[in-house]
This record gives sequence, structure tokens and C-alpha cells, in this order.
Amino acid sequence: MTRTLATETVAKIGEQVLIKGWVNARRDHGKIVFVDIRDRSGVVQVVGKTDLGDLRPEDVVYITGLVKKRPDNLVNPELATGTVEVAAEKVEVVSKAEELPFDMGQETLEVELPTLLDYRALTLRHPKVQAIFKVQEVVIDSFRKAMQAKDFMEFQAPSIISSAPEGGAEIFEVKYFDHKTYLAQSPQLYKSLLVGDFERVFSVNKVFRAEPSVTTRHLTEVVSLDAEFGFIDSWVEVKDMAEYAIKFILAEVEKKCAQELAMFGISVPKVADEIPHLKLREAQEIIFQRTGRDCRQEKDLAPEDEREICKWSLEEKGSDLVFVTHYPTRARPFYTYPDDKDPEFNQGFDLLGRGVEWLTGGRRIHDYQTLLAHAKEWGVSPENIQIYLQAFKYGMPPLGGFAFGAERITMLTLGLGNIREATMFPRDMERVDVRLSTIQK
RNA sequence: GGGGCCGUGGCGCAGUUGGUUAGCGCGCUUUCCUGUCAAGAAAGAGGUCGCGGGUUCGAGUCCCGUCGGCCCCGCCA
Repeated sequence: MTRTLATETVAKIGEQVLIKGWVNARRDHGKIVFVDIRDRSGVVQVVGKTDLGDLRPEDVVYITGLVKKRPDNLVNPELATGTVEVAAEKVEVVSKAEELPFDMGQETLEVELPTLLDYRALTLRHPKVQAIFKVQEVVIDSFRKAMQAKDFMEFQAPSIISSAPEGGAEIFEVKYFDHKTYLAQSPQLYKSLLVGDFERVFSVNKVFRAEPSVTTRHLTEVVSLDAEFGFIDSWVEVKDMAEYAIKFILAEVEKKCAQELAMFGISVPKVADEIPHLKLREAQEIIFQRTGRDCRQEKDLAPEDEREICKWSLEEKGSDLVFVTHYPTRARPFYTYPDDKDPEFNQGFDLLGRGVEWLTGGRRIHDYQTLLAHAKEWGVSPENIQIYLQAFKYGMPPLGGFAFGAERITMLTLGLGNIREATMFPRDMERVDVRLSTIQK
């Protein structure tokens, strides 16, 4: 007999089926026993005699039985398969589970972060935990679809690089035969140079940052959603493309993940018809006006300021998302394009949402001589970025691009408190599946 | 790298101004129960309070050290 998935039972009333899955819960009434069986489609109730009484949570079972329509008074409206149940005839335990370290039967898995991650193979079975990664899948998939719809070509960026394009402190060194190489902290230089070859490119890949920071929003290994394109008239076009992408992504999440969002009791971030954008100095002025906190000379917004400007955006503009543009030129990498009117500030931007950065982007310098001059001024040796410079030496259109953090979009869309929850196997300074401080002893 | 907080049975927590046998919920074991869907009921097992030292007649409860964890800041996606 071929397997029937849990949710397929509703269409098979009166039929004999074979259900394969995990025991989600067992309710033993003595002469009658109920067992919820979970598979990738969902959960269905199996009803039977005492032979179901020995089943324990997470046992893998094959159950043959008859699908029965439940009487009206026994329908469970909370369950997608609540109108039916499977009357067990044969029960086979394929794999017996040991006693669980915590209760998996709760609607919300009530464990602390270390427990959640220490038992990752197990906690990933919980429906609400799975919902996080369903959302993440849609985020990444819809980024691809958004860029493809705009004629961008996906490419594979290298992870092993020979020099650090954006400063050196936060980069992992890699032993590479007899040479010193690094893990890429961004596909930046590659996506930019590829604009000289393909005009419009994007990539979905891991980037690595050796920043010694342990916060709720930093990881050492993250999924970067990158895009870059040429023949732009101004940085505004780059911002608009990023805006298009995130609107597309959030609309897809809203459409495809209604159930998942409901589990977290949250809706996708509110986006205004046009996402508000303001210069860093304007943002700082607003913060000063609203809070009296004077950060007007700072080169960036502190986390507290980011939260405040997001609050402002939601209250005044009805948007959870807000662009902050024109950061001090010296505070950004050598390739960012200084503003024509005010070269102290550049044509770059961040997208903030629900208090945290989602994206960084901007226009890049396309003129070869200017780029060379900037590289030198920034202390970047031209020999180290030869492959990059080559693209600009032989004709490069005006260009720009942006990069989203996939885990951050997931985290903030669902309102999670820690980015590690939005990562299946998070890497940070103190954890690589196991806690490093524990195994070093 | 700087600062704050925390560490009590498998999990999540409570333990008043230090004072007799350390509590609760979930889970676990046994029993009862034919309609539950976080099933219910009854009984039971399981901790000496991260570790080391100190103060005290007496410490989970105060002090020092140590190990571990969480959060905030710097930096960023």
C-alpha cells in the first residue's frame, strides 16, 4: 500500500490508508487511545485500542487503518484534519524514541536558547520552529524570483578570497596550501566587476565575519542576498530596486506563509507605498527633536537611534521600513560613490526595519581613475584588487547594488528576539553546533 | 573589547529580612478511565541548590574566586 500523508486523509474518507510519521502526542483513555501522527504535511489523529498505548512521543510508526469521518460533535476545528480520524488496524514501530529531554507537545516550545540549539536536531521537529525556516525559505526564494523578474542573472561568488576588500579586522584567515587567504565577508567586489560582464547580477551565498561580537543580531556565518546592476542614472535607482525587492519578498511571505505568521501572532512589516527615506543628518535631527539625544555629529546611528527612527517612521509615515542615506564617505568602503554636491557624504543607504538594519546598498564609483585614487586613499593596495580594477579599466557603466541579510529579514519579520532562532545551525564566536568553551577543556 | 544580569530535579520556573524534611508546572513511572485533541483523575520516582573557598551556631539565600549562560554597548547584514 502506498503512503498517505496526514493532510491527505481528509479526501480519503472510507478508504484504507497507510500513515507514516512520528508520534506527536498520545492521549490514553484506557480502552480507547488517541495518537496524533505528524509527517511533513501536518498532523492527523489516529484512534485505536490499547495497542497504541505503548507509543511514545517521536516514535516513528507505520499505521494502517480506515479513514473515518468524525461525527459533528467530535470535529476539532483547530486541526486541518479535524474532520477525520484514522481507525488503526495495524501499528508498526519502525524506530523507538528515547525519552525526550523536554516537552515537545506544547504550542510554543518553551526552552531557552542554549537548549534550543543544543538539541537542534530535535527542536527542528517542532511546528513553530519549522515555521521559521519555512518563512526563511520563502524569503530567499522570493528574492531570487524578484531579481530574475528584473532580468538579473544569478552567479556563484567565491568564498575563498585573497584579500579583504572592506578592511581587515573582521575576516577569517584560511590556510590555503602555502598561502594566506580569507573567507569572503561579502561578494561585493565580484558582483560589482560582473556588472561589466552581465549588466545585472545577483547571488545568494554565505558570507563570513570574524567580528568578536556576541549580540542578538550577529552571526559569523550568514546568508547574504546580493544584487548589483549597471547603467543607473543615480543612487535613487538602486534604492528603488532594493525597495522593489523587499516589497516583493514581504508580499510573498504574506501570501505563502499566512499560517506561519499566525503561529507567531504577527503580520509582515507595514510598508508605505513609498518607503520613507532620509539622510543620516536628517534622521539624527529627528532623533534630536524627538528625544533630545544629540547624535548629530556621529558617523552612524547607534542601535538605540535605529530603533527611534523606526518608531518615527511607523508613527509618522506608516512604514515599518525606512531608508537612511548619505553616510559619511570616510565611514564606508573605498568604492562607495561620494555625493556630487556634498562629497563628505556618500550615495549609500541602509534599510532599517523594526529597529534593525536589513540591508546596505549604494552607488559605486565606476570611473577607473577615481577608483584608483580612492583605493590608495583608503589604504587598499591596487595589487590586491587587480581583478576588480580590471573590470573598471576596460569600460564600466555607472553602477550600484545592495545586500540583504536573509536571517535578519526572517528574524524581524517574525519578531524573533535572537537571530540564532532564525538560523538552523548558527555559528557565532562561542558556538559551532557545540559550545566551544566546553570542548576546549 | 567594555558594562549589566543570571546559574535550583530531564525542561521551564518560585524560593520572603540566612533558620527545622528545598517547592510549582510540564515531562517520567504505576494505576483508573471508550471520545480526547496541551485529555482527565490518583499515587510515585527524581534535585542538596554550577564549582571552590569564606562569613555564621546555621547559607539555595551574604562575601570572594572560578566556570558556564543571557542581555546591552562598540561594529555590522
